[in-house]
Amino acid sequence: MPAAASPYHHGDLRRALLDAGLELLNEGGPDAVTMREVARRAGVSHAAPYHHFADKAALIEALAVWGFEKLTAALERAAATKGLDPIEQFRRTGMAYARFAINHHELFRLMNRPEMRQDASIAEATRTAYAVIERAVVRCQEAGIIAAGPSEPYAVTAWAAVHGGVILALDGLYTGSVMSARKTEALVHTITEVLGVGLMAR
Amino acid sequence: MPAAASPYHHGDLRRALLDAGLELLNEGGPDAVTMREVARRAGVSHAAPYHHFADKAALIEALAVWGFEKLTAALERAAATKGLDPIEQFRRTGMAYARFAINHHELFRLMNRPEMRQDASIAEATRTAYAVIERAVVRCQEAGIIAAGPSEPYAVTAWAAVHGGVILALDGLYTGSVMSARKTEALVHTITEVLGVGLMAR
DNA sequence: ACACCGATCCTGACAGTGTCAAGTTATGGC
DNA sequence: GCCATAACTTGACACTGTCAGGATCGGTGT
Repeated sequence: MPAAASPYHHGDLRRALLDAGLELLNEGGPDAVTMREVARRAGVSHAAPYHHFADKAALIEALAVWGFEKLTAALERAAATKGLDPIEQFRRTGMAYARFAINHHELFRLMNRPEMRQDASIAEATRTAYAVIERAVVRCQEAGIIAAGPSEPYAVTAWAAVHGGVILALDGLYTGSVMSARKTEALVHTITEVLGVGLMAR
Repeated sequence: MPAAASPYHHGDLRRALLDAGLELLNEGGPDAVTMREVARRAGVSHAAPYHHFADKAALIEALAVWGFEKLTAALERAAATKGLDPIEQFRRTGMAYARFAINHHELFRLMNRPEMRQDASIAEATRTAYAVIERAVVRCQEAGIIAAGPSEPYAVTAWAAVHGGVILALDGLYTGSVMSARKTEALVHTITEVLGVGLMAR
């Protein structure tokens, strides 16, 4: 068994480093997650992390991958709620997206960094997340609620609006300071409402 | 007169530092703009910048302020084009927003950082920018193109959609890698079209 | 004309960072 | 039980932001 008390071989350093990284991220933003502090919190020497992550970037990428997995799971859970008309299901998916961003604010911002696009698994996870949105649009089209034709324009617009709304709120662009979780949720709710009404075929 | 050849007193160091900062930002992203390198490019010692900026953060804030001024100017220019139906004017404003983000990619990202919200002039500039959008919505409402009532929900949704679209494209979330200027513009064009049709009162 | 004062700039230093190279120690497979 | 190898440590280097203490210049008052 992996003994946790061993002073030399940690047992599961990789996990411990990621945990510490996430902790630091939530405490003090991305600049606070530093290779040496992460090591310190895990109780190892300052160079130990390099046996598990090639880079500081690699550590951060691993955090982002983890985040995308959680996001995708949350989206799929929301999109799968049965017994609702498609447009409501669509809106719930959007709200799940927003809620994830709210509850994992710093991580969400990290995931969206352009330098994260390198990693293949991240790109894959992003595509998966988008696919969930697009599927929700297609369902609406099949039900005749949204105009037929290519689903992409509607899906991107919806994604952009929700994503943008969350960012405007959480980065403080809208009100001048970081918006509270409740207000952010209300804002995105409004956005999905306007979108829902606006996109419906007349 | 301010002699530019003086080896000691620079003449307009502040401007030179900002120029260097912008250069570095465009060359290598935000991490590349470093206090010492900025000083190096301006041809002064590594501590000289501290006579013009209290902080590294202050330097970056100054860059963001400059960016917001340019943004607001561009938006107002677009919103003021006469002889167009209000909805077209509305879309042009959105496109101007997108074009600014495309042409000043790194700066745009900098401006949106949450830590920028501290600065009062930045908050002011953000409000001004949003006001331009809202005014465009009101004009559409007055023309009976968008349903009457509070303009805010429509304005935020539009802002969010355009802002989000630009970010999805420029940060590479949509296609897996940073999107080209032309494609980004096309994407936002699509978004404004969907929005334009969607928001029109039936 | 001249002294002087404040703004501007420089040098040197400190703590902290990412990262590599070279040793040390424990663990799993034979 | 041995030993290759993975996990970890120590020490170093170059770089960063930032401060303290001097050096130098430009304009102001007399």
